[in-house]
Amino acid sequence: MSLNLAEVEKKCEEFLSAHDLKYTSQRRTILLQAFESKRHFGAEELLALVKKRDRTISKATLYRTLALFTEAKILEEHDFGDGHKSYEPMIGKEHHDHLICVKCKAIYEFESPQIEKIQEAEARKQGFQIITHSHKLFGICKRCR
Amino acid sequence: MSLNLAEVEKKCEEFLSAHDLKYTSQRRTILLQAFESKRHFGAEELLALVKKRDRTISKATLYRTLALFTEAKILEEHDFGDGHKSYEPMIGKEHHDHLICVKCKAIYEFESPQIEKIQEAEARKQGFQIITHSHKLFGICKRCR
DNA sequence: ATGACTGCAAACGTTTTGCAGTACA
DNA sequence: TGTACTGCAAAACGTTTGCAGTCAT
Repeated sequence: MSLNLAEVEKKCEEFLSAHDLKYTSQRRTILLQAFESKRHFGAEELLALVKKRDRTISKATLYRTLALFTEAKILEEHDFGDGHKSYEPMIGKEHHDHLICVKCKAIYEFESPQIEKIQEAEARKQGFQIITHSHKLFGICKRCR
Repeated sequence: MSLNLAEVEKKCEEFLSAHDLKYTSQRRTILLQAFESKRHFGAEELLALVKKRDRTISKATLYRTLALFTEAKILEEHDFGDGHKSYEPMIGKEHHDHLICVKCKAIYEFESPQIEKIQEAEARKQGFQIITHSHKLFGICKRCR
């Protein structure tokens, strides 16, 4: 993920100061590691990487920070059915949905304005106002077939 | 859920005997309670109801039975983001997706052959073979707006 | 008879929390 | 300076497992 990390930090600092929260060294370390990691990662996986940069960062802080960044929409939280939550850096990314390979666990992305339009109509049909949605396709990817 | 319980039992017995498994009194109690409960329920919630019929049924058996029935496609397992799995009786029901009200937690259903067709095309585009999918819309329902 | 099934209690893996001390704005 | 933040350890949560005994076929 080669994205302008300066911009990522700026976005994060903006959110924090707007909410009277602090940009601590732990939050910075976690933020940078998250945006340099692979696209999707779990908490323990990220913790291991973060600890290489700063071995004093605790599990508690990591989990608290993931929750905070999710609320800030810096990260997005997913459940790919692995028994733990997955996170995805979202700054500079558009909304998309996922294909999950049940064999190799690889995550692919797809995006369909057409589907979004239909699901919006389905919701409206029932007087339902969509806030978010989650659309996942589980199956076998190209490389595993 | 007023469905022919005799038919439900028959389906279940068929699956069990086809796999050399046994139709125990515990499995029967759980099956019947599942199909008489509300459409979507969690394990602990079902356990409480099941215990009213047979107080000796254990948590372990309940969880093992839910897993078994899910494999048999008697039940379907969902994650509505409540921190626990939800189950839905599927005998005599067609596939459908869900709308979840984030306020009152009510579950509504929708179904769109059109969406299924597009998602199939999106998957094919990436050489991906879909096995199952999960499509959930989170928002505010008619009654909560 | 025999293998599947059960209840019990303990273990599990992930995530959350209370607390006393630390550090950012 | 003061409140947000931290690490630690313990707890919490839903779920799973090992085991010794029981039951359906």
